[in-house]
Amino acid sequence: MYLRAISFLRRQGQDYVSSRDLADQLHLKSPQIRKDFSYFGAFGVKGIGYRVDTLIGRIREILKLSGTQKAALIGAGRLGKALALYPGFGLYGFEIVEIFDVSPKKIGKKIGNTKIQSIKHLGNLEKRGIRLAILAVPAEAAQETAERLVEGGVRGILNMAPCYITVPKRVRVQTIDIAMELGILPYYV
Amino acid sequence: MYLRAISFLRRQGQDYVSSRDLADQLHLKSPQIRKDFSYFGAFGVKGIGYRVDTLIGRIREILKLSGTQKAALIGAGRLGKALALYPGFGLYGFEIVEIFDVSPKKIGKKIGNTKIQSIKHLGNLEKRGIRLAILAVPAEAAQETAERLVEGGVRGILNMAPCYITVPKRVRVQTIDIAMELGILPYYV
DNA sequence: CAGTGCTTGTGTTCACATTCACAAGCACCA
DNA sequence: TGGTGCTTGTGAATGTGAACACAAGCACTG
Repeated sequence: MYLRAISFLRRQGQDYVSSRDLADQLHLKSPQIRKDFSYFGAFGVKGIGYRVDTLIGRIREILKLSGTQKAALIGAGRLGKALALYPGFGLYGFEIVEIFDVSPKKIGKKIGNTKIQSIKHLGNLEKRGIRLAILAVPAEAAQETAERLVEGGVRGILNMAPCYITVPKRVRVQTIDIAMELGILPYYV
Repeated sequence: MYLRAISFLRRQGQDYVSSRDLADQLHLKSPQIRKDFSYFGAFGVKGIGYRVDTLIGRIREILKLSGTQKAALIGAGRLGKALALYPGFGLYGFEIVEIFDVSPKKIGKKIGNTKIQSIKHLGNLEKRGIRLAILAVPAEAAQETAERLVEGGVRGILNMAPCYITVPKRVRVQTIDIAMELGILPYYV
């Protein structure tokens, strides 16, 4: 969250930012931000604020986002296609290098510059330098596909299906349930 | 989250569920679940568990998800199209009844059964019974579009753009930043 | 109908994150 | 060079949510 906000400031040409400014923008209190940044290792300047470049570098370092991260996309449906061509991954240095699907009709076709492969070729992702996967398959297929990803050596899964998936402890899953997020809104409205 | 998990159990024909079973499935501790359900108003049966139908009804009631909720979709790009046809909204009773876009090339065309309208016709959403909007426009346009939605009487916005948007207090925003969720993974991997 | 096994509901404890408050420090200015 | 204004970094106070432990209660069995 900080990385996104501060990258935005850099694009606007800002060199320094104070905890107060960031707090206002992110709807947080300023001591919260100073505490967090102090955990990162202190590098603010009293009277001035934090240097934007330093912050971005440090946060990327902590999140292990330095350099480019290769990712695989599983599922070339409507959502998968949208994700394959989504420009927002660039900010974090992600690149979708392989796309998989079950449907014979889709296999062999291209999305952007990437050819859709059969899901049978999921093995050995690790040896191809891929540790992350985006799972954009129907909920019914999510668990099974996740297991094949784990076999293939994937260490992190971004699950777009509206269900929990169970994986070994060494694998991290982050689930985005779009409908659920929408479902939160009526309560407050 | 509970609603999703318990709806799944109902589809499987399960009548009762214990806090322990739910805890295992959701990777939570059982007292957590009992505490939450007790806040909803106690209706479990000792020795048996909670009645699935009762739970679903009560949670839907609390979240104000009873009946059907109309929603507007703004942005008919790749992501917008995927969302318009996304089947997952049904579980929560959502229905996307109107779609808007700026591009003259898209206006007039249909996604599914819904015609794409010009973004100029955003006003009066409230009078058409629409209180929720899904914002699937580029980050640069998100703030401006959100303001027009608020003018149109929208009370809740699901923001798919990777940025914060500022709205009056009476309006609730829920942001999904897909790339950011992916950005969390390398830290743990 | 007493005993057993399982489950709820909740008072208490515990851990942790947020917020407050303030000393310390930098920059700018007269 | 001393004064002013702003900002950081952090110990202490506060608030909050999760975990524990256990009494109470239901169902089934012999």
